[in-house]
Amino acid sequence: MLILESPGNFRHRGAMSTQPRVRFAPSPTGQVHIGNIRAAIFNYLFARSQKGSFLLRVEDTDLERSTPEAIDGLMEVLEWLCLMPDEEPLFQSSQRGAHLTAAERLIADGHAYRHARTADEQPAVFFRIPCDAALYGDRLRVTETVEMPLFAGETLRMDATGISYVGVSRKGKPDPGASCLAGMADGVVYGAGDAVLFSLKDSLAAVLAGETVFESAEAVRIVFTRREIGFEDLVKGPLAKPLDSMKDLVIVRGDGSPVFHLANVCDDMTQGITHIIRGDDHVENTYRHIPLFLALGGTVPVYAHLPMIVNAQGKPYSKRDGDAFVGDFRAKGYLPEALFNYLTLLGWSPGDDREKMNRDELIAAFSLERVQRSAAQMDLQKCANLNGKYLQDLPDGVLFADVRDVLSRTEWGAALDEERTAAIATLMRPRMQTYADVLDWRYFVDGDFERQDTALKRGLGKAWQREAMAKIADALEAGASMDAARSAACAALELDDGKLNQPLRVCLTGQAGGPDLHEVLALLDPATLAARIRGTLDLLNAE
RNA sequence: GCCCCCAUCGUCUAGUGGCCUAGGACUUCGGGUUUUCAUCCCGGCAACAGGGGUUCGAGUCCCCUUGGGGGUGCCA
Repeated sequence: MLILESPGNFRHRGAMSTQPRVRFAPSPTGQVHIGNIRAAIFNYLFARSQKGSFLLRVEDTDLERSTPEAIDGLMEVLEWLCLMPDEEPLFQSSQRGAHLTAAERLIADGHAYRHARTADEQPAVFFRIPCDAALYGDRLRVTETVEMPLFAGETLRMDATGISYVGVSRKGKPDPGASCLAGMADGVVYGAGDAVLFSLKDSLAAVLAGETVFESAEAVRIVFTRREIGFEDLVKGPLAKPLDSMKDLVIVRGDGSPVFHLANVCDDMTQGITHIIRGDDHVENTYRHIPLFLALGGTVPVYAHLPMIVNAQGKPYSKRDGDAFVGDFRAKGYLPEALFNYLTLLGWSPGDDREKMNRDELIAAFSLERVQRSAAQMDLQKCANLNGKYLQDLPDGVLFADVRDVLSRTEWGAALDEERTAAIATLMRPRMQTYADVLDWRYFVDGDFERQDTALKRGLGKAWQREAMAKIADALEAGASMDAARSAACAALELDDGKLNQPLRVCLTGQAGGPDLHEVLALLDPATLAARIRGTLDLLNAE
């Protein structure tokens, strides 16, 4: 009888081998950007939806710009949005030794070489895009035979570092170009009269070894088989790029410091990353990183490139753009779950009409296949609107505490007691979008609130409106109730009930809108009403 | 210049050849309830970039043009 492993064990092993590992890899230079954090969110959502791990790597190798403050800011933001990584973060700066070892190994394996482009430069380490098709497997595809005309009299050079040439542009002008050796590995150079000047195919080994250098100004054309490197992007579908449009790249600088490409790939290998989900400004890098993974003996991860988030002008966010830092949203009174939700909706949708979705719903609905291919623009109004919906659903206790917190930072609201805060917040909640709205609530506290020009114009622009307000103030001062005072004024001026509500609102709140006036009145100190009306009228008279 | 990518209302999006006289959301406008204001409810305006194909049939597939973005760094 066949004895199977215990089902538990078996399942566990299966899960281990397919468990995705993703990472968020920001460089901590300055504040965390909305675009960056969106990448983190999508990584997180993917990890959770696939029962995988969400890791953090701090790419802090730019010691000039990477500051401890920036790292703190990063962690704060991740915590605020509940995006904490599942394992200890890896600091890239700690991996320098590993990076350099990897570079040495690449050199030893013939995948990299030391080279100085000019005499006064320190030699750097260049990664050689591999020529050997076998290394790429099905990632390399032959597309066509290219016959490239060369500009007469210009020099063509082939050496261990690649090929430089001057082609002919569509307009017949000289068009300088360069390619890695892999791009034209079977190239044949022809001179005048179809004479073969050089065959790279036949001499490739010698050229790679640096034993042969071909240089000529007599070359007329070069013929080679175009090969392109491709991969299946989970968002964008099949993507490919011709090797002859690529050049060998520096992986260790002349000063001995590892370059992003090397560090990034090495770290992905040491962290065991299976899926790389990042902004689509990285697609070009992918064509170079794949050969690097291959040359390093690593497993090439699966890629998914997210579209960019652009600013109100439709341009990619730059460091200069305001409105783009995650910390600002926190300061402006956004709820983390609302911002999180809104950001998932930028470049992604669940496929149905749902918009307000909690984290579990988002995890359940998320898939990279549904990510948009084109850039998305942030709509602050829609974001605020969604935040408002989250505010409506907040338990009273949480809302009140948050409101008190905002109030505590104002000079006028710090002393407001709990009961009154709760009453005001309850009244105001349905119209709230962000906690920044609380800053407009001063009229509940004292008379030093801001009077909006448009409101003054609308509510008190006419003479009869001001006249009526003066009458109400008179009556109030004579001891009448607000109801009585207003009724009397309406009667005296032969106005319909309610005609005076708007002017009154403006006098008492400085705003044209707000909750039901009676409810506002109920929260105001009756003793100060007349004074507020007088104050507003005086303000108008003074102008 | 060369290489790569992208393209539905102002914005975020649904749409994977017939269910599309293109749906939802935000914004905006109008209406209803309302002694005012707002929440709310109802309704309107508003898009397949342009041109060619393929097909009985195209927003959906192909090509070109235009526009936008990215890359082409000893930046990340």
